[in-house]
Amino acid sequence: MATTQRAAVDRPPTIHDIAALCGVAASTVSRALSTPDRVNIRTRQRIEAAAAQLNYIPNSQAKALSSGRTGAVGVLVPDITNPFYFDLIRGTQLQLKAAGYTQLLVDTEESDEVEASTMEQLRKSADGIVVAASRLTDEALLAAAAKMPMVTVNRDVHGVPAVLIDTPSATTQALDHLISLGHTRIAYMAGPLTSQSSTRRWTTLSEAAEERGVEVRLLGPFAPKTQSGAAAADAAVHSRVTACIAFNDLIAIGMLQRLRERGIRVPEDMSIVGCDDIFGADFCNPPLSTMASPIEQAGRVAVSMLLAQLNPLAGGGTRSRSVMPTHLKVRGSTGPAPARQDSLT
Amino acid sequence: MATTQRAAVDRPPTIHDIAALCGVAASTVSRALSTPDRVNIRTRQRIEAAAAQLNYIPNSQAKALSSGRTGAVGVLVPDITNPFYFDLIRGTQLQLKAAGYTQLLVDTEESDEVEASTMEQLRKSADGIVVAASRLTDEALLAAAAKMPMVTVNRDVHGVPAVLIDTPSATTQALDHLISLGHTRIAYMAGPLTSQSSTRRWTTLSEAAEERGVEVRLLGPFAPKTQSGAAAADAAVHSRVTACIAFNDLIAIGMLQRLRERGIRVPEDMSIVGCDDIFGADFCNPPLSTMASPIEQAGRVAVSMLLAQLNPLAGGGTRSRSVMPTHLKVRGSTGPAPARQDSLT
DNA sequence: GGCGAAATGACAATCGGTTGCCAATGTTTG
DNA sequence: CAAACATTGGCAACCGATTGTCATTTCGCC
Repeated sequence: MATTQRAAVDRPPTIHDIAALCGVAASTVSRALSTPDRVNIRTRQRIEAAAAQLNYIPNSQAKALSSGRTGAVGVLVPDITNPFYFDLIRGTQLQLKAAGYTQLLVDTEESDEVEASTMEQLRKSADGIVVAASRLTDEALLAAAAKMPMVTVNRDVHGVPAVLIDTPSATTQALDHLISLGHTRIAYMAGPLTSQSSTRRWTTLSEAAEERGVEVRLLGPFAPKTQSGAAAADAAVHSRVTACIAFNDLIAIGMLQRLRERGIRVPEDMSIVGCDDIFGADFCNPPLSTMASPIEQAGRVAVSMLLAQLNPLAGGGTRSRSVMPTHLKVRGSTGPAPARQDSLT
Repeated sequence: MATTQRAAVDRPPTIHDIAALCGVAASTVSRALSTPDRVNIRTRQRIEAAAAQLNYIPNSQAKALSSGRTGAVGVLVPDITNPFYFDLIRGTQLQLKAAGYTQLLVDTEESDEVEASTMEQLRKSADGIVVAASRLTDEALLAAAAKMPMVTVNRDVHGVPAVLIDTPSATTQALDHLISLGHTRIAYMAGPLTSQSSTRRWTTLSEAAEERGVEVRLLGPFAPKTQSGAAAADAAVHSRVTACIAFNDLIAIGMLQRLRERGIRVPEDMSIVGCDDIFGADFCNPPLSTMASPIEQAGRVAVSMLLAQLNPLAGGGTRSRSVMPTHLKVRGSTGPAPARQDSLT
């Protein structure tokens, strides 16, 4: 069996090996494999058989170089260790694999410079990119989108296709939830200033608060890490609010830890609402009330939108904006407001 | 400013553009950029200036095709959503970026087939691979390692360079910890059968238990997910042990949740020890006693070993095996054994 | 001043495919 | 039966870099 091998040493087989084996030109092999219709079916079958026999695997570099298409899609996230992105990444990976694409995952380290240089780098090694929670300015993003197909996640820039997670509406749900529990002094623990999600959420929240006649303070900004939760918790305590809506679960979980250290009970003394329903939100102490979304699905949708851009075949107009629903998930970190002990300062 | 641009349309600049701009041959440009010593310093500076002016970025595909080196390294993990791999991935990414390499991250979905086909795929698009917790057989791994530079993480196959995490020694620490708390009936909640880590850990554990004259039962196997924790918890309760050492934190955390549901107190009624000290281990309820290791460092070391293999320049002999230390981190999920209520069945 | 060695730059082949173009073949139709 | 057409296969250029070879230049040295 094994000795049936041609003299083809150990080097991976190329289309030339197949061509030699079948007695046709290399270009015919190429066509047989990529444009099957343009080749006699018998020849094609011979070629396919030979390819299978040699265990042929096309060289993606060469393919990319000559055709211009790389068959790869870049996925940029600000921080791989942020659990929020796990499901997103998994979603993109699954959808890409299903379409025969390769995923190039890059952690941009929450840096706009790394993000920009990565995009430049990817310009020739990927057919398109999915950019989650970009730290770039609108202008920079728009310029980058002009150079290569792009879909953003959680970032709304006119002219750039995007998958948006509808946290604003869930934020309102969270606010109503807290109000119904008797809270009137509430804080929003903001995320990074460069995060559009955080800004949008705050806008929605302050408007909704005004309509409802309750006070919502803006505290922060805080880095989206559990470590920042300590500062956030202290700020919340200091500003004497009875409930907090955090930019994300990492901050919220960090707050839970800090409040526990300080002997402040959750939810008896302070209610906390997170956002994203990340891994850990269900088993922290107490379990975190949070705003949940179909993140993995967001990843899939982002990829679908990108691929539609890349292969604008049959389908009608390309959707340029997709909004994922979000809903409040009530767990143990929210409860009735404590009895009023002091007046507003 | 912007109009100073040459007629070079919008297409990314190539070495030919630089060559034309400088009035030299393309090959000279190539040499100037990759073998600076072999080119007149004045010419070189002119070329570098031109490259900077044109904002030249080498085409990695073309580079790979002609030189055979891709400048990329594949990193294969069984499950991206397993927090254990976060720090590992971050470690590899940092070290690779520092060395000017690109990371190709692939989730092999805990499947040996996906793993094998990914390796084949990567054979031409990466210079080497780091394989974490491989699901392949020793033979398959060895064969794959013969075809391309490889470093494994948490998998010891003779002839394949590896970074090993010394959980066995920490397992013994965990056992002593539990014994000192009065536990005599202990269970090991095993991971996947194909996981060598799990097997090694069990071997160490059962030997140590024998030496110490305590009983340690093998329960499982359980999938390394929190969802499996429920089954694991029930199995533990059924077998009437007072303490469990879980294959990893995911299972351990799942057990905590299930035990809480069933009204079994941790650590009063049952002690739980996890492994890996993943994100979440410090804020679950109760905080998990677990075995911690410098995972990010493991990632860096793996990459260093791989790069040493790729560029066997100055350095002496290539290290082929590196063991990362592990220690027990005692938190709230372990405590004194409950008073004996029944005899061994 | 002239010789040889070292330094340098240009040319061309090469990596492994894709693709435009043309020729050869086969088929249908007038 | 021939002409027009459709189908198929092969040649060769090309993608953007690397690299071996060789001619030329430069420089040092006797």
